[in-house]
Amino acid sequence: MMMGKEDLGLSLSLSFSAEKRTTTINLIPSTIISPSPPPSSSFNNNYWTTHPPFPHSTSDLNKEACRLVETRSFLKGIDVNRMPATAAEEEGGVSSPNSTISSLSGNKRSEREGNCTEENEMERASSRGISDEEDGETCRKKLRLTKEQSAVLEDSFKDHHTLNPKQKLALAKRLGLRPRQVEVWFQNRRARTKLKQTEVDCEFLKRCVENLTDENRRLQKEVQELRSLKRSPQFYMQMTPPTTLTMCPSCECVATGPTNTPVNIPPHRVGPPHQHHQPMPLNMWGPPSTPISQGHYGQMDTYPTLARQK
DNA sequence: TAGAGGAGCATCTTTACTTCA
DNA sequence: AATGAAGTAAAGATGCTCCTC
Repeated sequence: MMMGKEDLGLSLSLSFSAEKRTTTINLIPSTIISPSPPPSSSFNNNYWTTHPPFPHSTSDLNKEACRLVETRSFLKGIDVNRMPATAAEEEGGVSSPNSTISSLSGNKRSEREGNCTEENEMERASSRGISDEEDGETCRKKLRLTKEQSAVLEDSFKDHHTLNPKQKLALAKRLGLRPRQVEVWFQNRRARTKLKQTEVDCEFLKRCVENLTDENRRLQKEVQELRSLKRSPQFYMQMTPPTTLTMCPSCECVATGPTNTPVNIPPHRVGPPHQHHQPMPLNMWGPPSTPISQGHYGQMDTYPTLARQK
């Protein structure tokens, strides 16, 4: 299943305002990049519907899988996402029915997770999974979330990238999952988002490098031309001024032509003429022919594009 | 005020599962 | 139909920071 960058709709900034701490991984200056979702003018409540953070391709990919899982579960008479009451009761004190041995013994965090809290109660109440027979020490069954569960989690993720304990509990209860599963899902989801962001950032920086390389090449060429013209004074007189706008890095006056005559000199700069430095191009990020802002960044919020190339 | 411990998160890794050639 | 490679996602392990006591 092909999934190009154009299909992506990844959110660029991760601002977890609901948390005590704020995590921002937006590496791009806000003046260049407009984070997704777009500004209010184009953003409405349906934005995520029309620009799903994770295009349905992944869901489609898993559609058949979900169907198969559900079919198998039905055939087995057991929903893989539901733990029989007895099994759930037996699970108390164990962090996860799927845990490996190492996670069960002597682990401080496991102890922490095992604390008798409201959450733990919820875990016991909503735990699902497998029978003791299946839940052997050598077998860590991985239970795929159903399409519906994933959709709800995605919806929730659109609202907030982190969950407070209450939200986690509510979501777990609603989905019939353990709070730990919800927590893990959000962790993984954040990781995927960040990975996607990194990919896009990388792409963006590559473009910058390309633009700067081109610009450098162009300027070198211009310098060469100017040097050769300088060597032939007759030519020099007939020379048409270069089209490049230049700016004195010292006083930031815009200059045109080979004489670096400043134009648009601000009033406060009127005074004795000063020596202008080497001019520099105004556009450091290359020509506008390479749109990298909204068009590029506003469309990525999906799983990594590691999908198999068909 | 220093330090221990808990909580939450990021990150990396492992592993079960799926798809496809 | 069987199989192995590759991809995906759930879950485990670990380290870090912040906060509270």
